[in-house]
Amino acid sequence: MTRQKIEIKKIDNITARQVTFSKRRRGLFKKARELSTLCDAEIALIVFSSTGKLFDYASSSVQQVIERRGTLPETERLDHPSIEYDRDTLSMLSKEEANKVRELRQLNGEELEGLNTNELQKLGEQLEKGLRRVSKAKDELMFKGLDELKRKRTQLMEENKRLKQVMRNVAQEQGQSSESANIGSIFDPPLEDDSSDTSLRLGLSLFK
Amino acid sequence: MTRQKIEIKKIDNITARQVTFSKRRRGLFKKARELSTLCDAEIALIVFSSTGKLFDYASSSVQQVIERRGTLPETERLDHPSIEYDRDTLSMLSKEEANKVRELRQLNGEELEGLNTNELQKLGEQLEKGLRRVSKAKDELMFKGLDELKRKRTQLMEENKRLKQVMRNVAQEQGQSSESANIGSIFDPPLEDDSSDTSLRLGLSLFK
DNA sequence: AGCTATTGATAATT
DNA sequence: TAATTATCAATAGCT
Repeated sequence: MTRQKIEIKKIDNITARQVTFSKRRRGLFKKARELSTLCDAEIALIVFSSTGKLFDYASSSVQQVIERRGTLPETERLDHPSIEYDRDTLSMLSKEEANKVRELRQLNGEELEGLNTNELQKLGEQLEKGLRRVSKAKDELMFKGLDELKRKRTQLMEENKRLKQVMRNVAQEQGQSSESANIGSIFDPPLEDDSSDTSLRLGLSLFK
Repeated sequence: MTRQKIEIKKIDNITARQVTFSKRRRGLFKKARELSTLCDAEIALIVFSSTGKLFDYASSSVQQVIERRGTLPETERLDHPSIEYDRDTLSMLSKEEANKVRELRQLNGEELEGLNTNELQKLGEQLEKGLRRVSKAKDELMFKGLDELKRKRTQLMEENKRLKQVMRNVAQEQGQSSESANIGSIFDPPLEDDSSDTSLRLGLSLFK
């Protein structure tokens, strides 16, 4: 489609494939958004990359579109969508946020007079609120990940300690063996302490 | 997108809207097919026209894609905001962000007429950009913290390994001592493996 | 990641 | 509707 026309077949080179995936995925999602906006269509788009990563978009919500599709018996839909609750606050938030940004963009030109000052202010407030919520939700996700790592580290430190204790026992019990020098060298470089977490915590607090 | 550039907002004229819907729908589905073929992606696309008519496409089957999505933990179902690059400093970012929010607030009432549409749109764009930058800066901070933790964990695991090796040597060397049972019990509960990081990485990648 | 030369998509028109 | 075509948008190949 550009510098040179390409054939529509699987791209062999992995790097090239990933690059193309990124570019075209963005393009596809943009087109979906545009179609939804321009023509008042309800759209859901689900994409799994070849590496298994999920990307999705929906003009309303993916779940809603799926359900709507499921309610069409007259057509060829013979499958039943698994109904689940989408209490994914974060996705709602970012979607809400995206909507606000879109609204803001559309303030261009002739649409200005259509909005009174009140609506405009509300828009600003909503955006601000959305921003805070997205930040918060993101933090929570991050912290979940951090907690996982921390737990694992604690686990390791405990096992480490146990190992060392046992070794001390062994060393003591058997007196000076050929291994004792080795053991000493292991105890020498004490593990750096926990203080590094502080900077992380401080950094995060910037965003509240 | 041609003879004349159009604004992305709902097309009022019904006929024009339907024509555009047909054209763009075809284009969208084509893009979806191409992405799937070129990049080996699994895709489902569901579109309801404003008149309620259903159009769908899936590289495999809609149901299959929906189910695959359903098997993911909700944290992996978030929308992926496309984040652009920017290497501003953190302090500058939050300051800039704050300014944008303040500006937005000031759009209230009497200040409206002072802003032309161009300025208004620019404001929206800036806010959006600021949002992305804050997100990115925050991520970088988070990752720095994560890297620190990971490094520490690696350190621990290595020391742990060394300890175990030494203990095996000792145990082997001295044969069955009274401690050997103890040592065995330590080896028994193997440390949980690294797989948990996967979910962490996935979760974080959502914001990148 | 950015940059352009090209191809591709499509708005207006017939 | 369907086809045409003048423009705008997307993106393949490079760096």
